Parts: sequence; structure tokens; C-alpha cells
Amino acid sequence: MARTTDPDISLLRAAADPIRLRMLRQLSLGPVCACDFTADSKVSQPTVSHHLRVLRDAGWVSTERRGTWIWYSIRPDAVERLRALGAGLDPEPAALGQVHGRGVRLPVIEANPQ
Amino acid sequence: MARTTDPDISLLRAAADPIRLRMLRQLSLGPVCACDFTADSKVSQPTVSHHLRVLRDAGWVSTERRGTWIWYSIRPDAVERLRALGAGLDPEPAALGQVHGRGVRLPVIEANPQ
DNA sequence: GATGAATATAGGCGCACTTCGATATACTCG
DNA sequence: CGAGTATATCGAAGTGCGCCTATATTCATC
Repeated sequence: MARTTDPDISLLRAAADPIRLRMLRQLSLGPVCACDFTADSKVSQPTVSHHLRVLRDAGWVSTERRGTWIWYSIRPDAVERLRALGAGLDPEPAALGQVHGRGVRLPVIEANPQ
Repeated sequence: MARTTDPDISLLRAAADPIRLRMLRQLSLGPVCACDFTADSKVSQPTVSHHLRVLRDAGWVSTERRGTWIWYSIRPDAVERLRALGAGLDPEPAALGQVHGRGVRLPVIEANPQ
């Protein structure tokens, strides 16, 4: 299948990992130094670095260098994006019980509706 | 790594696929017959069936049989679970700018905090 | 510049996931 | 019961992801 570049999918995929979701929850309490993730996690330092990169590429976190250390912060706009994504899945009250399909063409859903 | 059985991870993983996210968005408009997913999607019928099963196993959808057809509906409690998960990632205002780590022990984050 | 610490990258291995065709199951209708 | 339709399961092929060790990069300090 074609490589997905959909930002919504990237956002969800990045969060859908035990280690990364844990990282995000820790980051929701405030910025964290990468070294502490390394000390905290059960996986190796390169693996921690890899996970942080995935979070960064997905837009979940931002980084700030202070000397040798690098501080990771959660990006509020990423949380907002997840919220909006969830809001888009909320069943329309007007559509409750209403049925789509079986001959009725499914509404076209674009990859990244705004 | 140990097989993840964390409901939060299952929920995110299930949604973190282009085909399944599209299905969920269509389902937010109302129940959909499995046959229409098959007609709509570019992948084969067994693949559609597989994706629907993943969504069901994760708790995203419920099913109702009507004759030969099976209708899939989005579960509002799943949407609520995603919302709560996102709310848990919202940066604590009291913790903004506050720093965790570098010697300070990271707060223990349980897999599925309630 | 050399040393040491923190972080990132490279390469490879193993397993899980997506997909398919083939086939099985469930239901309707004649 | 037999035929036809809808859906699910099976088993295999290809791909992607998470993990590791080894190594490179970046920065502070001497």
C-alpha cells in the first residue's frame, strides 16, 4: 500500500505505542530531558531516541537544546489536533438511527478534512 | 516486547490506519452495511472484513445482523474514551514551564490510568 | 585539540501487520 | 434441500515497525 503521509494517521500512529504514549503522558506534566527518558525506560538509549524522533516527526513534541541536554515538550496544537479528530468521529445526533449504505453511495470522506 | 493488551493502545492502533479511520468517519454519519464498505473500498472483501474486525475488537464499533447484511455502528463510548485519552495529554496549566527530569524522578505513569 | 557526556544515526534481526486468493459459514428464497 | 448472496476465516507473501549493537555527532570542559 502507498506510504501514508496523512498527518492524522501520523499523529495516531505515533501515539499508538505503549512507550510513546507513556512519554506523552509524562510530557503533559511539563518538559522532560531526553536523558530522563533514557533512565526511566526499559529500552536502550537509541530506542528512546528513535521513539522521540517519531513523536517529533508526527508533530507531537518540540525540542529545545540546553547545553548537552535536549528538552522535549508536548505541543498543545498536537493535543488540539487529536481533540478535533475525535470530535470529527462523534456520531452526528441528527444522523442517529439514520442509515447509510446498501445502495446509497457512501459519503466521500477525504483523508484530512478540515 | 510483550504483547500489548492495553485498551488505550488498542483504541489508538485501530484508528491509526487510513482505511479504518476512513471507515470510522463514515460511521460517524450513521450505521453502515458491511457490503457498502466492500463496494466503497479499494481493497478486497476479506481485507475489509479484517479491518472491521480490528475496529470491533478495539471497541470502536458494534454490529447488528439484519438478514444477510451486517450493520456496523460507531460506539459513542469509544469516542468518549478517545476524548478522555486526549484530555489526559493536555498540558497541565499549573505545570507549564515547570520542568521534570534531570535527576528528578519522572512521575510514574501507569498504562491505563483511570 | 583531546576527553567525556548526551543524543542521534546506521544497519540488521525478528516479529507483527496488511493484503490477497481460496474457502468456509450464515442467511434468504425458491 | 439447493442455489445464490453476504460475511468471516485460513494460510501465505510482502512489508513495516521495534529493538538491539556499534558508531557518529554535538556540546562542555580542560
